[in-house]
Amino acid sequence: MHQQGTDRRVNVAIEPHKARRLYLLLRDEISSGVRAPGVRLASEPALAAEHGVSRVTVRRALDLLAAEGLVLRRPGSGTFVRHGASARPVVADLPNMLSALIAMGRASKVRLLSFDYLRPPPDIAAALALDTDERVQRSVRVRMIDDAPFSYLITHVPERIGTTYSEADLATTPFLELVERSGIAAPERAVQTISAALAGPEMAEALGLGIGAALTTMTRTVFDRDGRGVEHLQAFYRPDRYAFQFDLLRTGNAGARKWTPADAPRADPGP
Amino acid sequence: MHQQGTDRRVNVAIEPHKARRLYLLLRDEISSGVRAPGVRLASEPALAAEHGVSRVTVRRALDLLAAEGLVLRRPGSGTFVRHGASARPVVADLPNMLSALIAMGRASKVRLLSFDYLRPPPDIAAALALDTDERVQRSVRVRMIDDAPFSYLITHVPERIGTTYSEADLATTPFLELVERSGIAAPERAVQTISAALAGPEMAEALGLGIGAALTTMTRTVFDRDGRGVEHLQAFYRPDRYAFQFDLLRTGNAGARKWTPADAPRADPGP
DNA sequence: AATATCTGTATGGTTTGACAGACAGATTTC
DNA sequence: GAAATCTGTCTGTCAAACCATACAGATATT
Repeated sequence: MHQQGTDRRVNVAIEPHKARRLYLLLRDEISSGVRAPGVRLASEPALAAEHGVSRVTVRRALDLLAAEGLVLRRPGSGTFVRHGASARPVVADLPNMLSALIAMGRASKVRLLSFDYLRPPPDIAAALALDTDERVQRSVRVRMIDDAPFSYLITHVPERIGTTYSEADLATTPFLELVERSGIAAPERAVQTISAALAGPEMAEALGLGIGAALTTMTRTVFDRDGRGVEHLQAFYRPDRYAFQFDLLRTGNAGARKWTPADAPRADPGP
Repeated sequence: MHQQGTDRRVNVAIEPHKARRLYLLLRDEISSGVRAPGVRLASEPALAAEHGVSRVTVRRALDLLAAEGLVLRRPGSGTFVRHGASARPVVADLPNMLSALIAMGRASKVRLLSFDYLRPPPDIAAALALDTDERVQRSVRVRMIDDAPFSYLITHVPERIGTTYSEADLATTPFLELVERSGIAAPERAVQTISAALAGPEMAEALGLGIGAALTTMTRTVFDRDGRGVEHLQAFYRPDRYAFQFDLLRTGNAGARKWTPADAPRADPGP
């Protein structure tokens, strides 16, 4: 075995739960539209051979899909992708988050899971550029549309700002509006990062997913005019219900071609 | 049991592999910076009690972390987060993808995994607005930086466009440049969607991850002046090595406040 | 030096997941 | 109607994961 100075062996071979893996794979294919609605899946023995597992395992995966209503099984005939199984997620643009939702006239509700003051973990403290021992207000919320949860939000706000509004205010008024209205800080700059993470127990519970599901994450830090942190937001989205979309236009002539974001985001009409 | 018309029971209780779950949880905490480098983790018995598992299970999780070099175990003393364990990912802005990388002067290589012509899956055909039975060129590539893979790219291009360049061209010249140079199509509009997905077997292998890891996904469809599809790209990124970042500025006066994207994205200096 | 705490290691028993194989019933095809 | 194919259901076997428990060696604290 070759042993290097820094032997970072990353690819640890763990392959648990073949049935679950197959389930997740098929589910992604269905909800992403690779398998069109109405189409018949390969037969159980065929899937078993294709993925190198037993038929029992294939059945377990299909059981899960059927339990979710993504798939319809007809004895003697086959397993079919249900119509309406590949629902495209709601789409949002970056600057005006959630504006599309409101325009659609859909019911968007918020549930507050926790609300307290504490000393922040090191990464939050660093991002907000807090003084040592400065406390923060931490709130955890779940956002729903049509009674279906789609985002899990963790917000950290410096105590001096958090105390200028109440818990009830937060439920009715957007955070930035509260801050600007209070006059204690003037949000000027924000940094947003989009990435991905796995669902932990709490998020899985709150979002109606299984543990280990893939989530889209967005981290936003809002800064003051003086460069002080105003808000740190960690958002976790169900990818099947929410996605970020950007329209780009090719502008400039040859030699100086460039992609520039279009102002008006289009909602995906979907199939 | 309440039974509604559409009984979509999503939350299927599956909780396999507790050791792996704990491993993923701790790994996220470490690489995201919640657990700062040098800090001691809770002891094995403490972790076991906290997460409701046996100490053996905790050890398995820590073994995986130690094997990756994220953590350092000292008998009799404790388990410590290694310095340099929380590496922030390379960052990219939307319009000028990868420009930050090039500016950094880092070595970016591409490996071609497959290249062939076939009939597209329904979702690709729909996205590109292809005629029935029109074939596409499909290529799968892996992009590396400093010999570390960070993105897995699946590209679908209509056959009529794909045949205007060779496999070798693709390795040296950006795709859009090839198309514009050939004059067969004039890319004008593009739609990008960012979401998340789980790593399947091939991606896990190519990106050096375990199956079921979280990936950031980006789907881009480029359109012609006539609204015909030119390119369909599915990109899968390792979240610990690559992330999307946007800088926003608060513009406009009171009454018409708005967030607008800043032109120059800043690279995260990191620790 | 004594004590408490922590990692390292080993044992045995229980539970769960995956497997091959077989058969019944439904459906489609010939 | 016969044959082939598919889902539904049931065995018994085997390996892996998880658990409780115990003890040795290293380290830090008192």
